[in-house]
Order: sequence, then structure tokens, then C-alpha cells
Amino acid sequence: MLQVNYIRENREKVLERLGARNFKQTEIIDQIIQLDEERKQSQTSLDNLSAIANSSAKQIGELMRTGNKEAADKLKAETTSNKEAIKSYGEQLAALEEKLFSLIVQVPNIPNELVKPGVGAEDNEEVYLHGEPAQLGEHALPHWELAAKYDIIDFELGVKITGAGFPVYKGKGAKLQRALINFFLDHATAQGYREMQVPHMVNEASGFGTGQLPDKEGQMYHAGVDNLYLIPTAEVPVTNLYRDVILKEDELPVKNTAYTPCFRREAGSYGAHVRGLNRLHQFDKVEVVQIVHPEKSYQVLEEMSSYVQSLLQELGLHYRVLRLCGGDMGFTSAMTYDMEVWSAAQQRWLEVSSVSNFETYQANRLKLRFKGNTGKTQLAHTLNGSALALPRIVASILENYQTDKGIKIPEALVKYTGFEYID
RNA sequence: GGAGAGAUGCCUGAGUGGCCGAAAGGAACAGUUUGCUAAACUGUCGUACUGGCAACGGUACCGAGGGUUCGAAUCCCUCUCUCUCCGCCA
Repeated sequence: MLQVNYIRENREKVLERLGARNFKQTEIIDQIIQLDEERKQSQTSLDNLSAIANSSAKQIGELMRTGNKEAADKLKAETTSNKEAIKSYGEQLAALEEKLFSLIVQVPNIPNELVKPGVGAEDNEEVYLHGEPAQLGEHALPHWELAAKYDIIDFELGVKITGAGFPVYKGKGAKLQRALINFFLDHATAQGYREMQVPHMVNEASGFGTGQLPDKEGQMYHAGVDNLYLIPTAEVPVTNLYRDVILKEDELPVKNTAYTPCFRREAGSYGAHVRGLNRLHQFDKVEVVQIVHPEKSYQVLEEMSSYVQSLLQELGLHYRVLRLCGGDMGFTSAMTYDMEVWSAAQQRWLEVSSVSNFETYQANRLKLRFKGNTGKTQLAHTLNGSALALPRIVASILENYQTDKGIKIPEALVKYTGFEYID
């Protein structure tokens, strides 16, 4: 959520940059500025009346103590009308604040200057390309056929026990999953991230803190009885660890990592491109999260991007890095890099990571601040990235590393799997 | 699921109607002292909105929301959460 003061002081820039997102309801911005002005006036009036009431109450107390009951009663009578005014201003103020809040949560984050205007995926910028497409033979298979051929992932079995999009990993398939999780966590730890294990369900306040609620309500599984949400990403619990926290400047940067399963309803996204591991309702992911000083956040974004790329390089995958255009970025992000690996058999790119700087957008919702060495308290910047999401990595490994002898496990992963081939 | 207790500042914890934005201790920070470590002493030490160049003010906040009262951390109601015991159970 943006800060009202920022909007007020940078109206033109806000409108211009939101334009890069194709954000159309620009009148909201002026309504916010207007409402905030009214809010201030209302607040001031209320404060002044409260000050009078407080001082009257003190005087009455004093009069009572000194036994001057008559004067006390007189003053009491005078406070009655003031009381009503206070109540009325209080209600007015609450209504204004509620309205203001309902508007401000509708405004997405302001894209960074580097983010190009655009409406969708076709406007994203490719900023880096690594490697070459794997050259596969005549009989190359897509990963879902390889999964069936080697009996390592069973989609039908998942359908039976749960439903579509909940695969069962079997034998070496299951071991490959576990190997990747350990590989990713070990690398994150080596980069200075602290490994955390967090709940896989979160409450409403957490959902709001990172921006999933109220916006993407329908994308999360919700356990109605207890009003808890299954996490769509570890970002939610891991970032919310710092909700309502004021850190010391020396404690920055905070670097945490966690492996969790992720649950997404993916409502309305069925079709040709959801086959196999391409899009699931439950998948595994290792996430990295940082809380940093505002002046460092873009440098850290680049570091996180490089880190994610180093993982892809170690796995020997052909990938590209996109800087998302305004229209394709998430609601809460100021700048996002997507990493996509090449799926040789499907002949398409698959998103495996998304690294974002949220600047103060989440921090403002979370009330995540730090106290500067100068003594001033201000909002921190939050960032996160997938490092990495498993299913499409698995898809890419299966397809790109298929040989006549079976699936060759990437060199760097062998010490984690304990085997060199899936056959 | 049954019974009970509780929610106060970074922490412990006092506070049952006005002198309480809140005692005291601890932690932290700054300084003095000091051969070093430690200790001692002094000071600072919540957040938000708002007025002011500033100094310094105003208002709100003692889990949340209502109510009583001239006045509420303190009394009343509702809700939420936490803890303890019993039961069940990985």
C-alpha cells in the first residue's frame, strides 16, 4: 500500500508511473488526495474539541477535590454539547478513514523508472540470455511422457486422491524433488540466508500484510472453519515474521530462506498450457526473502537475480531473464525479474523464478520499519524471489537431459540424488 | 471437546475511576569513571496523526470493538487471541 503523503507530494509522478502499468482508474488518486485533506481537517477539529474536553475534565476533578461542587456541576453541564460534537466528528473521521483505506488498497505499487510501459507478457524486456537450447534427437518426449515412461510422476494417482494439479512423485521422482530442495537450501544458506521452517497456513492479517488479501482472495485455498489460508508462496509467512516489527538499522539486511509447498487455486487458468508440471495446485518451492535499507534495495534486487541465475547455471539450463513490463508485474511489485528456462520438447519458455523489489509497499502494510542510526524510524524495503520453484525445473531437466540411456542428472545434483540416471 | 486463568511499553511487572502515556527493575543507547574485562554513576529510552523553521505543543493508543462517566489501563458488554489442567491423539 502506498503512503498517502507520498501520493500527495508526488501526484504527477505517481500518475505517470501508474500509467506504465496501464492502471486506468487515475481518478482514485485525486480522490485519495481530497479525502486525506478532509481527514486532516476532521482530525484537527476533533483534536481541538478533545483538548477542551480534557481540560474541562481536569478542572472538574480539581473543583470536586476542593469541595466546590456547585462550580463543578456548572462546568459539567457545559461539557454536554461538546461531547456530542466530539462524537459526531469521531464518526465522521472514522468514515473518512475507512473510505480512504478502501481506495488506497486499490492502488498498485509504483513501477520503478526502469520498468517499461506495457500491457502484458509480450511487452516484457529480455535483459539476459544464457546458453543454447538443448539439441534433442528425433524421439524427444515432453516431460509428462517421460514421467510416465520412467514411472516417476503419477498425475492420475493424484487425481484419484485429491484432484487435477496434485501430482504424486514416485521413486526417483520423489528423490529428485528432495534433492532439489536440499540443493537450493544449501546454496541459499551459503549465500547468508537463514533457513526457516514456517507454517503452511496463515491468518488473515498475514494475507493482508504481503498483499494477497483482499486482492487475490480467490487464488488461495481457504479453510473456512478456522479462517486460515493455505500459503500460495513462502513469501507470505516468511515476510510476515516481521509484521509490526521495528528493526535496528544494524540488523539489516535480514536474509531468510524457506522451503514450503505452495498452494494455488489457479482459478480460471485451464487450457493447453497447463499440462504435466506446467501449472499445478500444489508445488514445492524454496524462497529467499530480504528486508533491506531503502537505499540498498535495487542493488540487492540485482544480487538476488544473480543468485537465482547461478542456480540455473549450475543445473546447466538454458534460460533467459526478463524485466517485466508495467502491465505484467504483480500488484505489489515495483520491479520484477522473471527467470524462464527453456523447455526443449515443448519448445517454450517456462517461468521458474520471479524476483521482486516491493520497496515500501509491503512494509507499509506490515508496519515493518527500522530505526535509523540517526534515530528516525522509517519503512524498510522488502524483496523476495523463488530460488527456485521445482516443477518447471523438473520439467526442464527431464526434457533437456533425456538420453537413450535415460534422464541424466545434472552433475551438480548427483551428490544430492545419489544416482546419475533416471532409467 | 470440558474447566479455569490471563492479555499493560523491547522484556519482566506494578497499577481497580482524576495527580497514569503509564511505577519499578532489566535490556539497549550515550556519557563519566576506569590499566583491561567487569562494575558503579549520570542521562536517554514507545508508536501514529497533527501544528510549528525550530524550540516546543495538541490528540489518540494499556488485545479489538462498543457502553457507563465531566473524566476509564482501571467499571460494564461483545469479540479475538494466549496460557494452564483434564480428555483425545501424531
